[in-house]
Amino acid sequence: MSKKLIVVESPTKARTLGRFLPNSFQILASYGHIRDLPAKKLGILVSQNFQPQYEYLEDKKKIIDSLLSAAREVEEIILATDPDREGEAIAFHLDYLFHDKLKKVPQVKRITFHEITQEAIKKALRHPGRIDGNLVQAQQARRLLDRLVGYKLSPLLWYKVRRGLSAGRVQSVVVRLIYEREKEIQAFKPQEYWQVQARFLGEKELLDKFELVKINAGKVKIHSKAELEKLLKWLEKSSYHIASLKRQKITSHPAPPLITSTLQQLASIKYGFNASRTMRTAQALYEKGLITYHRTDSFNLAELSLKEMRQFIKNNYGDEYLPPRPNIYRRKSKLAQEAHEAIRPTKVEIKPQSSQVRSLSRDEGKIYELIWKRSLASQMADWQGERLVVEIGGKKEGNTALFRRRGWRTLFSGWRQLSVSEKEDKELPFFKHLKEGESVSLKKLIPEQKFTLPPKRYTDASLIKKLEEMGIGRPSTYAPILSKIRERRYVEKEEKKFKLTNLGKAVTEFLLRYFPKVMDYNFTARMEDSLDAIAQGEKKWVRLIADFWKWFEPLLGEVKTKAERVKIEVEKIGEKCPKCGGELVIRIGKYGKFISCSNYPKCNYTREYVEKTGLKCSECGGEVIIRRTRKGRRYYACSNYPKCKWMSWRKPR
DNA sequence: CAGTGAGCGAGCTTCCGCTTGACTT
Repeated sequence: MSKKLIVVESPTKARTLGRFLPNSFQILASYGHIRDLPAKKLGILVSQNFQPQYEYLEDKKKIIDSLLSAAREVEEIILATDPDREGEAIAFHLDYLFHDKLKKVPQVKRITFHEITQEAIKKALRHPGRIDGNLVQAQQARRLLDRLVGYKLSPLLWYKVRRGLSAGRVQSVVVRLIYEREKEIQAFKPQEYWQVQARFLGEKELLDKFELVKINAGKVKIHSKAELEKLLKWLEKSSYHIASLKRQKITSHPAPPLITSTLQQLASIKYGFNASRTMRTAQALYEKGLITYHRTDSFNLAELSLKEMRQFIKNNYGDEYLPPRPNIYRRKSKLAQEAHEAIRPTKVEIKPQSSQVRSLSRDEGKIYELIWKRSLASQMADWQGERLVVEIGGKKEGNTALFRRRGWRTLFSGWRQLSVSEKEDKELPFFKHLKEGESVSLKKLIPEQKFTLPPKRYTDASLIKKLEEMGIGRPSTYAPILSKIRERRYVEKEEKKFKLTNLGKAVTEFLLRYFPKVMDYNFTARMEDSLDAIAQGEKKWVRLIADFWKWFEPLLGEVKTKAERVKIEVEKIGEKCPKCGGELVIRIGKYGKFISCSNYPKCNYTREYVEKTGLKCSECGGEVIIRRTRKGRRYYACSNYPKCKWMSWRKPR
């Protein structure tokens, strides 16, 4: 009997495949890429048509060995990596490996499938194909472009700003977003305005919380207390009636099932989880076989799973909760590579309240519940309700005013039965007895002073949302990118929000000034268009790289010779230097903030920057201070370090 | 659970995207 070897990326995918295939198939995982550009050097022979110098990855040695020894025992190798750009490239390098290292190479075939079911796999095995060279070239173009940008710009930063810094197609643009937001916040000037609410009494009902929306048929603009008082004078004396009463039937569709980006957003908003914590938790659920793959940008649900969900909905909620056909969701962007399904429970019968889920960790239970609810809700019937808009008009000596309140109520709960919306929304009053034209009496006017608010700093949720909209980064990189920009000290987190540091400001302004094309928000989008053309066979990968290099390389040289060294702004702490009497300032180093003299390098006084907590160390009675890890995470330690080694992640009591 | 703090000073730092284990404070 001839044995066959199948190679996929992940061990979990291998295990799943194993369930559908006879023992004559051996299934192994490559654990992602096995061959890549070298880490320690550029690895691109620019003068030889940008020829890449790939190497086997050091940390994949053991896996490569096991792939090779398995390959020696079989007559056929089947590459079943994901059906997307990166998956195709992994297949290509696996093929290369076997031809490179084996004396006798078995036949190598390539298969792809979009869902792991017996049928899909059998079908794929019946129709094996070849590695798509164009798709591999598109991946190579992406890889080399990123390498050139990253490994050429970073050293320039070492030279012009500080050693150890980095720049890249993705990370630099992410920092730019935070930079631009910071600028908007700096430029913002709050405007005073007043809102007026009113309470009326109708014939049968108290009509509360009506908001003033129009004055003399125009927008409400009250910018001072004086204006307000003038207005209140006649509002108080006006006569009021129900000006309009509109009832309307409305429906709402369920949201699509979760994908990496939306899971990260939802967990951040609902539970305050950062992207890494969410992914770590999802990974655990995935390995326990409870959910499908968690790094995906596809809304697809496997056909079999749709059937199970529909049965479950019918059995547990009733026929009226089941739409006539399954709900289908499509991505707006064409960037999605659709290699996987949406994130869903593998078995819909395992409810969040089940004992199996309750035995999980707290985090796992929470993430599972989000995934379970959103998947199932996505396949339920529309919510149906009724909307009411009530307007109350007032009149006094030629002046008119209009107050408004909206209400809604549920007629049929539909998918909202399982709603995991970001905010709990409550039904609003429906004022059943009102009639149009009915006169009402004013009980009270409640003015409130307000100020316009500056734009909000990004959170994990809002930043990931933005990146996805812009098509920057991939499901597997959202979380690592957010960690990286903190690790580099370009940004810091304050109350779960991203705040730009002076270092981030200096680097971003440098890059914006000299490399605006790379910092352009459309740089990635344009690259993706070119990659599509390469994948379609309409463009050669060398063309893309050469076109880029043509303007990038001379610019690099010019900036290196002409640009001045960048000065990083510092923050004064209002204290004099004990050595030279100069101003003491806060600077940002590799390990975070430290205090130094503004006369550096003439005066080299430095001191640690510590945040005090006012607490005493339980071991030696010293002071407890807040330090930060390399990655910017806070932890508590004793100020007597290294004499006292006490430290803790959590705030001591 | 997250992936830490110093000492010399010479050599090193860096990208994005695909995948999981390292092994203790």
